[in-house]
Amino acid sequence: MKQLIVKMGLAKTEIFTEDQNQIALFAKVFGHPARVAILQHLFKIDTCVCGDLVTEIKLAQPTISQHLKELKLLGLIKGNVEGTRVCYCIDSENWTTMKEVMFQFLNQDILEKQGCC
Amino acid sequence: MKQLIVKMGLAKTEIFTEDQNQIALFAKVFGHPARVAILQHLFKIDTCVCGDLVTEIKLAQPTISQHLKELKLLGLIKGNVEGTRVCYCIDSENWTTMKEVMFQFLNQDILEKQGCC
DNA sequence: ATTATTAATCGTAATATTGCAATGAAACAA
DNA sequence: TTGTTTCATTGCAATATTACGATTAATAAT
Repeated sequence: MKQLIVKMGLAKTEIFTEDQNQIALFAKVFGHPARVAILQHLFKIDTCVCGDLVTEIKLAQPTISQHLKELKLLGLIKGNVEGTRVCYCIDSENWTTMKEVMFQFLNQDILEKQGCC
Repeated sequence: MKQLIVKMGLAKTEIFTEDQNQIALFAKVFGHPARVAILQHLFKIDTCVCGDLVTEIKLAQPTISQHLKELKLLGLIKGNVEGTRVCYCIDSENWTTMKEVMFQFLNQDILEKQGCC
């Protein structure tokens, strides 16, 4: 009667390649419409966003703050303290790096299939 | 004493645009390394994959089956029954559509910022 | 008919994510 | 100092995700 310790509800990252985990990490952060909306707003606005996000997106301030934290953790955005305000903007260098990783994944060529499909 | 019914642990998709929800849906499915690995394998192999996936990826058969289901639900892969086996392959048409949506999001131009960042 | 193979489904447990009220911290304004 | 603004953090509840054992369903092989 073996005692098996199995982690569940948790991605087994150790059985995948660095590349696969990297892609999944980036994709995961885009996997919520609020974070997509935040990033789109940061791109749209000509300057850094200082607090507009809570009025722009109809979510409570702690919720927005949490999403910003995740984007910052991945390095996709930067935050600058300006008095009582914090200004956020895209980290262009890291965004480009992320883009290269995602493009390589999404742009895989579809070979001619033989048979079933 | 107001009775507030608040949904939690659930994305409030209704406050976002179709586009934002669409991007998030696609990204979400790539947000797990197993699904990334499955897709990469489907691209790599010259023909349809019939059951190799469980030996290729070190996860239990029901787990792989579940991931395949999600990929199929989004239309990114197709499954053909072949006797006792099921052959999977990329749905190239839908993959291209997805790519266009994701590219438009990822390829946003970074404007020159004034000031803080 | 019986058995083997393959993959889907069900049930369940562990963990993660989402969201917000309440609170805290830091800078500014009076 | 005392308030005000702005954002982060904490704590918690609801829901989602991940994983797998057990089972089922369908076909193939004997």
